[in-house]
Amino acid sequence: MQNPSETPPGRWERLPSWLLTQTAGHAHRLVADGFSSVGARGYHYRLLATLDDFGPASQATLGRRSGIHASDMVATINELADRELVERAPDPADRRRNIISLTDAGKQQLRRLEKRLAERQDELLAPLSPEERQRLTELLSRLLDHHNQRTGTPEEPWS
Amino acid sequence: MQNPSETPPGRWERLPSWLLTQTAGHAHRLVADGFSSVGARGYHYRLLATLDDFGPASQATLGRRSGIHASDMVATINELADRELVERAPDPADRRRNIISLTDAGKQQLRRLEKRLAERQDELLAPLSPEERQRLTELLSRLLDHHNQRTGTPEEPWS
DNA sequence: GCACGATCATTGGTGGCACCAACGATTCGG
DNA sequence: CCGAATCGTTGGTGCCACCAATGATCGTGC
Repeated sequence: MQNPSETPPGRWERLPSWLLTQTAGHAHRLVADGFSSVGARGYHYRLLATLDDFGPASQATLGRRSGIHASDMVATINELADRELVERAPDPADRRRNIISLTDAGKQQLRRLEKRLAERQDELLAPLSPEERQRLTELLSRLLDHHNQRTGTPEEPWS
Repeated sequence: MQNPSETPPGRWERLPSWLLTQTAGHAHRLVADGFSSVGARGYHYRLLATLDDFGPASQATLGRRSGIHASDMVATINELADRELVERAPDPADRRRNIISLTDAGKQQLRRLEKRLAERQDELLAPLSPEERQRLTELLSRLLDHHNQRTGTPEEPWS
């Protein structure tokens, strides 16, 4: 947010939504810096982690599992495939699909990202005691679950 | 985040940074929807509120007070001035400056935005008890203060 | 009194994330 | 077998937060 050398508390400064978006901004900056130190960004991590968790899959499936939109998935895979962290192969059983899989270099990269990520969690929560960290994550989880339920994220209700 | 009908907890799903950015996403969506229902967005509210709090000022000053970057300030003021919510007049005492001031229509709009904003805070915190809301905002404030201190926001240290 | 450095408004970019609409190709279901 | 659904892809949108550069104007130090 730049350099507000003249910041007596704007009237919005203590609103929950502001506190949330601002701390999230710091969190995002911390994590993104960690990722970018190895030439990656959030989508890359999410895709690599999803592949590692569930194994090779089509782009559409990966999109559903990782929460990355199909149209963003294309670019993400392109970027990872260019660096050979991921492999894109046609599915012989369904010619509409590509099967994406993790390469060894991709697994290595994932481990690097995981390490950076963990470090940054600690930086993020630095001013809080272990009990406070616990309470914060619990409260945030409750909020998130509530709003995820309300807003889509149907978790296969109709299947 | 679209419609992840196939979302068994990604390994990152309980990380503090994830909880934070996701809940912030919901918070932002809620507030932005409220704002857009009267044709505004976050920058508009912040600018109007800053003008209301401190009175007319130059664009540079407004930028410092509201945390909006100078280059974004131009567009924001253009948009508000087009709708006559704000007035841009040359400063006779310094021809580099424009003096921006709130019109009556602008004040009205601000009141509308404030109302929407308050409603959305409540929606955002719906699943939490009053005490829990209190604890959450306290924890977030601590986090935010810590990181604001670390990252710029010098609050006029050298003057 | 004047040159130099700072400040101001403005333009035109960048990046990350999350979306949407539309398309051709392919597959599936009735 | 035909229409509906799915898949990958392209090329947009919006919001927020930045950066660099430019021409005008101001203020200060000498």
